Amino acid sequence: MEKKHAPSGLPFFHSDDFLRRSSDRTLDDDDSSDHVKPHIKEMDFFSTNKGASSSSFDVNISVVKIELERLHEENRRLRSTLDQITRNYNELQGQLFMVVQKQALANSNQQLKDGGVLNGMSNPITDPRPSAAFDVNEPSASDDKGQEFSASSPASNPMEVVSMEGDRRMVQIQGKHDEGNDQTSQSCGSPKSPTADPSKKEEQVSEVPFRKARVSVRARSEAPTINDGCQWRKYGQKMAKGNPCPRAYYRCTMAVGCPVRKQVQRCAEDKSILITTYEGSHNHPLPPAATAMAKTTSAAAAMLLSGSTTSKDGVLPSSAYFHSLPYASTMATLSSSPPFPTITLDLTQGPNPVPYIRTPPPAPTFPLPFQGYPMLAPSRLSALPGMQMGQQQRTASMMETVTAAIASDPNFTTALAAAISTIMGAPPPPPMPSNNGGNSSNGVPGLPGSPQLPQSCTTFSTN
DNA sequence: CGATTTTGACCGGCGC
DNA sequence: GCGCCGGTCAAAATCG
Repeated sequence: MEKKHAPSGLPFFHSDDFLRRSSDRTLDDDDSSDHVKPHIKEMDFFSTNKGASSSSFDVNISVVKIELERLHEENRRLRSTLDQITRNYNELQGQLFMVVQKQALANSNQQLKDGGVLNGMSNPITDPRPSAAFDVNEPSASDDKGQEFSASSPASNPMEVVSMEGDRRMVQIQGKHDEGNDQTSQSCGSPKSPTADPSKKEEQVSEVPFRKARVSVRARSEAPTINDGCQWRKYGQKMAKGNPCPRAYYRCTMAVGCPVRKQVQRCAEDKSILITTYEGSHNHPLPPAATAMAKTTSAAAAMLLSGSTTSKDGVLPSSAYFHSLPYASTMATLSSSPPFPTITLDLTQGPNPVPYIRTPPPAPTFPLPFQGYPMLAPSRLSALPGMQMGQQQRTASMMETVTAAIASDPNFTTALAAAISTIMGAPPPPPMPSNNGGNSSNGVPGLPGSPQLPQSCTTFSTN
């Protein structure tokens, strides 16, 4: 089902294809270097220039100019092609994601029907296998929610219930608890919590398992946290080692027992950057505003997970790829570190900082421009494995970001347009080694858009 | 008065 | 076994 349909009418190119084409073209040029080889000529020009006559110099100049024009023209064409490809690709990725989710949902439902799943699930908790985090991949799916919901409410729009694959199981368990069924199993779930409060138990139980995939969002924001459409309650704050800024812990309060949590921390090196790390999947329907974010994180998580799966198959995991290109992937990075694989979406990158993205002083939180942004991640990441990611990815993600941002907040249109034009119109910003190492310690979700040092985000705290 | 935040204590995992 | 550290709990304080 993957890539089931390419947009008809529009030629669909896989990123790889595109790159290949580009490289092919380059090769061709090289091959035909005898005739036209811009770069070489330029070199010739200089060498010639050094010891030579003015006439040859003029000739070279005109030749170079022509070449330059030709290259510009070609560049324009390539850009438009890239643009088209990007759109097609993203569209396809989105479709793929939807299909995968549906499939997962179907699998989940099947399991539920079989009946053994839930029962078996109650125990997994008891036996918190570390490796479980990666099991997620198996049935595929991202649907904890799907399962859970399908059981109680058939159909709740899958899309509104976001789930991160890793949680699948836990969510189900939780669902049971919510229904009030089994507290017994719960007790076993939490080895240590003497707590008598059932609700607490639920949380505890779900806790461990839930932490599987994490989605971290880096964005510039002056607000204490980003407004992602959900309601959160702060349940703790701690000073994290290596970062003067405290890390805040929030839990979703839109539904009783919702396992979703997030950590927010400012970047030690750049306090204007907020790093928000989401964990778990919502066990309830989400409002439109929150849906975007949820989808994003869900998609990112799915991507992450699929990456793990892929690795199993022997394919180079995207995460590995990312690691190999520390600065190349400014928009999204993966970390499959042991405890919890984490994917980081860096919305701070860009050639230039995008001021408007910053939260207005008065407002404690700001609209999430990046809602839906994350959706990109999956597509981008999945596309990456095996190919170079660079401008294309950035471009793709940018495009999506823009779309999402516009949809969620018109005010960002301008800013996003600027950011896009910057990216599209200019070569990818040189990977600036950023300072902040991104230790995951900073966390603040921010607005997407602001440019920043790429790599910093690369760090995922994987745990 | 209920909801949320603050903040110190507690717990478990991990490295030495 | 011990200490460090991240994460969570829960009582008290604060807010609306």
